[in-house]
Amino acid sequence: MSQRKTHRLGDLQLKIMQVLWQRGEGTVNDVFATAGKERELAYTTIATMLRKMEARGLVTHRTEGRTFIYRAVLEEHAVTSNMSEHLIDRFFEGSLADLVSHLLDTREVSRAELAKIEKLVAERRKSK
Amino acid sequence: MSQRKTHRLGDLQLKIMQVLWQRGEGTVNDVFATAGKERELAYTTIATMLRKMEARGLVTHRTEGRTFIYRAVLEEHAVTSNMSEHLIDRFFEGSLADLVSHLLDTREVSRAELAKIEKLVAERRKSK
DNA sequence: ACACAATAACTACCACGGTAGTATTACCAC
DNA sequence: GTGGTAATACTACCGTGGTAGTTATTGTGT
Repeated sequence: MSQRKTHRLGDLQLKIMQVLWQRGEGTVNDVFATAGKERELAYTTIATMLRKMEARGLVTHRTEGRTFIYRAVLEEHAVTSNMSEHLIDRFFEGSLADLVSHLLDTREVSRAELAKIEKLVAERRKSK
Repeated sequence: MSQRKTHRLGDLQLKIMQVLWQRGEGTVNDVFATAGKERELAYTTIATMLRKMEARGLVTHRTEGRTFIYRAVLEEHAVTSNMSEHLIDRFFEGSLADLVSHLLDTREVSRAELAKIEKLVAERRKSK
């Protein structure tokens, strides 16, 4: 009962997770090349973050030679769900419709996207 | 250019904001009665948090006698939007449709809610 | 006038995300 | 085998959310 904090992912941590999800696994260097460069972070920042994340159970590593190869422990899908649920619960009392309503009101939503959503919902209704 | 961090609201902070949004304004006691009791927090915890939040520009207060009456600075709607946008950007590359798709797949969504969403989207399409 | 209750201020911790410098280790090439 | 290089480990610091105790102030009722 301790992974109820799956959603506590900071921006950098998430960025790192996303790199790992995308490539399956990766060295500090790999992550740094993708997530670090654009933000102009130091190599050691990524390394430290990965170590901290491992301590928190977010990632693991195996060793190849003396190089650590990290891998995400959580599935992307699980984290995404958790964070989405968290938002929905905190702001919309659990109502997906309320969330959608809010976003339709405040966002620019293209016609194409509207159509896409409509289709998704229609399909969902059918298969129910 | 400093309120780009509107979304950095912790759970307690948000809870406090919600109390203030709901009642317009309130004393520490008011907030404590609503947000503190259920979580079994100390009165001073709420007071401290409110002071910190004022320092960060999230709330202000006026004085009545020797009692502080706090009021939210940010509008609920603005915070909700910010946090929603943040989520959408971080996980769905800005696509509302992708968010909806994910939630339809992973959540229990009642038939009534599906209908509601469909209606919302349809209306939106018309008014465009 | 005084004690009590309410209120706010001050101080103090802890956890943790984020950031990075410095130290150590070990391999590789010459 | 020695020097450079790449890797990890260690240490440190800041901000801030969260939590609360202790102290100071002041108003109120007797």
